[in-house]
Amino acid sequence: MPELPEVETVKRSLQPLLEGERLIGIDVLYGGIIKNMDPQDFSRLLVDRVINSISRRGKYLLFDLSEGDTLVVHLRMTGQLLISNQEEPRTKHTHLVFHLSGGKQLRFVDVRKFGLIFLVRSGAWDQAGGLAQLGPEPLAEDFTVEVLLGVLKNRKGMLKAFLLDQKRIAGIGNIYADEILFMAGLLPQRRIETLNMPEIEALYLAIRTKLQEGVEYRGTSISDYVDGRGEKGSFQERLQVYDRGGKPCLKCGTNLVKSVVAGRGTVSCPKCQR
DNA sequence: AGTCAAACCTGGGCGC
DNA sequence: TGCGCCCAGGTTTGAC
Repeated sequence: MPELPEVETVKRSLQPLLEGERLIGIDVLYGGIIKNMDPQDFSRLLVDRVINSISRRGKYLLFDLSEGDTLVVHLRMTGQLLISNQEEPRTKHTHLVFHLSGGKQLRFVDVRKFGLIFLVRSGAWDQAGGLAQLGPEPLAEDFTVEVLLGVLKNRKGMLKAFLLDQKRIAGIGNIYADEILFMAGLLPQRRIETLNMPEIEALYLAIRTKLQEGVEYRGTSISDYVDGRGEKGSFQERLQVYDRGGKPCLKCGTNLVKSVVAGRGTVSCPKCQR
């Protein structure tokens, strides 16, 4: 389940291997992943382009290409971008293969076929799914308590739904939402409009801390997630609540409660979170 | 504006 | 061992 820390880790693992590489051919094995054009146009447009740089916005990866286009990739739940040698056999669920000038390949693998790929003119982000509507980048330097206060203003509803809404804050998914709420001592179903200033400050600190930790430990490898070299992260070893429903809270020993909030499996501590 | 459910897709875990 | 069933999850879409 790639969220901000996982996508950031994929980006960092791909950068040294891909920046400056030229795309010399593309095999489309499953065209459904390409969302804004047909596979023939996609392949034709990409051939001979150079990958100038790779960046991240929320859970989206942006490959800035020569001649002013950007390849936008969203991994959704099970998508993987992997660097492989030509001779390595293709694993099942390999949907796209980019042949690189250096001799290696970039492969897009996705068991559930939920991943999204767009090829757009750089800057035309409105043509790349939800990319143009993303809220602020929570690990950016300019994401301050005031910015959080601004996006919370006049909003109502459950705190977890807010954290998961990419239009409010970019990059938080189900795992980090639960971890953030536990650290902040706030219940997932807590209503935004009832938060006081110290609680908003705690929420701010938890957002920054948990996402930073996630990046530091190179992401959470619960099911499929690996970086561009196929390496797992280790944040799953540090999870406090996610996937621990019914087990004792690591702070107070109370059994953690599993529920559904905002349509998502959710775990929280009834004693530590209010 | 918020809330909820359905849809997309497949593999893993469960009970029998 | 094998079958059927349900669940997980990010995001969009549509209904209320």
